[in-house]
Amino acid sequence: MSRPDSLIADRYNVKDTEARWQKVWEDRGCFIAREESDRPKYYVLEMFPYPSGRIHMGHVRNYTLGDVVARYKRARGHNVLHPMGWDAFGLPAENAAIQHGVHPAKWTRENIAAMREQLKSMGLSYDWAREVATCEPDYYRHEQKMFLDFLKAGLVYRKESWVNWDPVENTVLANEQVIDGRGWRSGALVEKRLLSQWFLKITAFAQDLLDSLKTLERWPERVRLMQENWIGRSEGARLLFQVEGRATGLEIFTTRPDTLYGARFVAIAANHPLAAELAAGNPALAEFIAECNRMGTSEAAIETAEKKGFDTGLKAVHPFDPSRTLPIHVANFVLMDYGTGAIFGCPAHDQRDLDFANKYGLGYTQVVEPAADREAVAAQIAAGTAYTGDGVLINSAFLDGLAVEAAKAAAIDRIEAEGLGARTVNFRLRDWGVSRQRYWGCPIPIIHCESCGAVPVPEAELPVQLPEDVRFDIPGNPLAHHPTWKDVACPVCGKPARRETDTFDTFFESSWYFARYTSPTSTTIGFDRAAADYWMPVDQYIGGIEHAVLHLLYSRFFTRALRQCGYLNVAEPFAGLLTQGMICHETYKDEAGAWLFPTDVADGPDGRPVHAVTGQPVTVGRSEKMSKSKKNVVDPAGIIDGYGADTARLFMLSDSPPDRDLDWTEAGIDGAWRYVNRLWRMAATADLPAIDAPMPELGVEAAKLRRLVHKTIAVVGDDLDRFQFNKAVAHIREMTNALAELGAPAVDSDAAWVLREGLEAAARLIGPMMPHLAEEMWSALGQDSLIAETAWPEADPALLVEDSVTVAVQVNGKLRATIELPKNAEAALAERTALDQPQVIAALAGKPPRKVVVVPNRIVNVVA
RNA sequence: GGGGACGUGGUGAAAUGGUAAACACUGACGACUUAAAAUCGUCCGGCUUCGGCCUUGCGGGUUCAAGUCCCGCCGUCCCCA
Repeated sequence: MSRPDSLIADRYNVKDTEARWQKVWEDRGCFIAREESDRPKYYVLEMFPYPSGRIHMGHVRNYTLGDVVARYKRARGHNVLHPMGWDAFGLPAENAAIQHGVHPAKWTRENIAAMREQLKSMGLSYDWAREVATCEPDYYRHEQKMFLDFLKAGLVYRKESWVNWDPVENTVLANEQVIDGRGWRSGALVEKRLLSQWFLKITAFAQDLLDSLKTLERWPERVRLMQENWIGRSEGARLLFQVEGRATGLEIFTTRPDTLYGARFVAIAANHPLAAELAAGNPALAEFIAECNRMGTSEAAIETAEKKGFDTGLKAVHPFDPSRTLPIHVANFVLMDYGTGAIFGCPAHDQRDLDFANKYGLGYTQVVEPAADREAVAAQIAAGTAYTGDGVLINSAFLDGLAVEAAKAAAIDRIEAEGLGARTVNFRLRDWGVSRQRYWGCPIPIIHCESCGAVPVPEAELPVQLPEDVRFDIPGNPLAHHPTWKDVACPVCGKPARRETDTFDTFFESSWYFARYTSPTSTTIGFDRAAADYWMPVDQYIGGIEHAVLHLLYSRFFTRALRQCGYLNVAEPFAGLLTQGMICHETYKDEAGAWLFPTDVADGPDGRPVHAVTGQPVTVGRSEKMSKSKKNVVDPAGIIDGYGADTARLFMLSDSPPDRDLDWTEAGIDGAWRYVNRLWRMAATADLPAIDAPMPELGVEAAKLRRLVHKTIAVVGDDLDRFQFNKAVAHIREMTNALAELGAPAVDSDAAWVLREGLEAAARLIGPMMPHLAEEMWSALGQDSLIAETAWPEADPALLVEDSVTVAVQVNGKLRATIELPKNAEAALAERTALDQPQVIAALAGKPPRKVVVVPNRIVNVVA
């Protein structure tokens, strides 16, 4: 049986509608950004994706958030820049080449094309004319120039360095890419190797990067805190210990110079030059050092490993008391990169030192004593727990009686006075090693010459292009075994020389792409200076919390380095930052314990989940971040195909605040879909007065509803200003629920007039969130303009103030009644009305109130 | 081990120190339908003698008033180790 036409027309044709409006926006160039404008600029940016080939739910959330901001700011009269591009270098392209024989360039470009189409189906308001792909020479040539300029400015150096080597990926990993001693992607146990590496001097800006965090008021507090911890500023001293029987002393770094008299040993890193020297004549020590090198270099790996040491037999002389000597150990918990690679151990007041001293029988001396619980603290140390709290110095000669902070100052004063060392600020932050032994990255523009050393590629010869004819069937870096590419003449002496075959860390590209968007076709310095000055900084940056430290810190550094080299005029690239939460989903396993996709799971006959095909029982695990490995993923393409982009966008925005994790549920997407249809039906089927019909005399109900419409306009604006999208959705739903209760009023009634005003407001308010539906509603309401080009609605201030308010009446803080009072009623009237309430009289039981607190327009609290 | 965030119905969540649970999801019941879907309507924190009483992880405190502020626990998550 065929359905009547009215029922068919009852459904929103999402596919046709969304495609149609996308074409209208594109044809009209609604989202093209221009520099010349008398409106205030607003640069909104989402973290650009790696072109894996398909978008995932995290992208959908990220780009929906950005698009709401972009469309909202446009409607609010800003000149908006909202670009998109591709973080196109990286390992997956090479892995694809190795596994499937497809060239990384081809693989990447095809993925970009596929993902671009998927993003376009979301109806995002990007200026696609500004699209960039970092793997293209017209992009990466500029960062080669930047690198050479940084080199000239002294911000780049090359050094032999111990690195984390991932034996599976055949590459160097940054410390932060090593998690629990394993490569972040491969999961392979990381080894240490010594390699020549290029470094960017991020530490030159350490203090400024730290201090300027205070100015980033629109960043989440926790991201600032994480960066602060990462930079890790500590104040202390460097001082020289003499070593018995040797001419050269040993320089150590300490943050606790006050505890010098508690020193029981000196420990040096396995990579310390002294250790290497001693190991030459000591096979057992050499073996110990080799063992240390098998550990990762990360601090976490070192901390979790058992504390081990090797007594060198050498003795250090105590700098304040030459009659005392301290054994020098090589220890696996001392880092060569931190401070000087040597420490003194004060077991009583440092847990690591105490563990070490107890293990090797080195003893301890307590030198800090708290004001209270003296015996307890002494006993605690004896039992193996160091005391790190405040107190007064004991057993410490000239420091005795001083508090810890005063003692630190006094100790450093004496160290400086005696020429033993100096006050030092130390940072945990280390310079950024940018060399990667990889093909699919930006070539480092350097030529190695036997006579001239590392020589910059002359600027006229930039870009150094990646050769396309490379082989991936040999392990290691394809650039290194390319037959001819690396053979060049030295630019200085002309003799045969060799190109640098390492490429940049891919964080290099993402450290300046935001500037490239301001003028993506500029052929000069990577961007047009005037355009960058106009658009920068990014007003609102949106992305995942996982980039809280690395990408964001590198970008902050890079921008400073660019400024120092005269490229642009800002220090901070991102004035505002919003970090979105993860998308989570339930996990499913079959009886054998194998992960199942949500699409593999169906409801069984008894309502329990079963495998959709085999009917086997399925166990449902807790909701976790969507990941391919656990198969708890939902493909956005299928959702957009079935429900449309607006439904997916609405689901992303409603229910949870943007920075919180979001649970993807079928029920949730169905609920969003129902609301999309409901809104559409309301606009498409309403019988309304003409657009320009004058407002009739409004009855009480219609006037009340009209006030709600205007209040909603005001509050949704506030919600969006604060990125409280879930509340904006709730407030719009409240309004449309009230409009729906009108049913189908007569076309010439006051209710129908308010309904038109309300539906027009609804279309405009949902514009940033559900742009296709908004246009469709707007058009169904008889408008021939575009929501995308329509200003944000204005609430009539006169309608925002109520003439009467509901005031709560409490007795001893418990609610007893509510009363209606004129707005701003006098306290005396409020008090009198409250005391007249029967429930209040009953609660007082005849006794006079002791006190009455009146908060105007809010509450009356009667204290009995 | 250090630092931080969070803890509210069956679920996601609201609540400038001032009426806790807005807005949804799930569920139940009803209307329409031959039936189902869709849609619409009603109910949905707990207890209740139907007057009310209790309820924001636990225990204290500040306040006329605490989910919100302070202190101490417990738990979860994140970062650093």
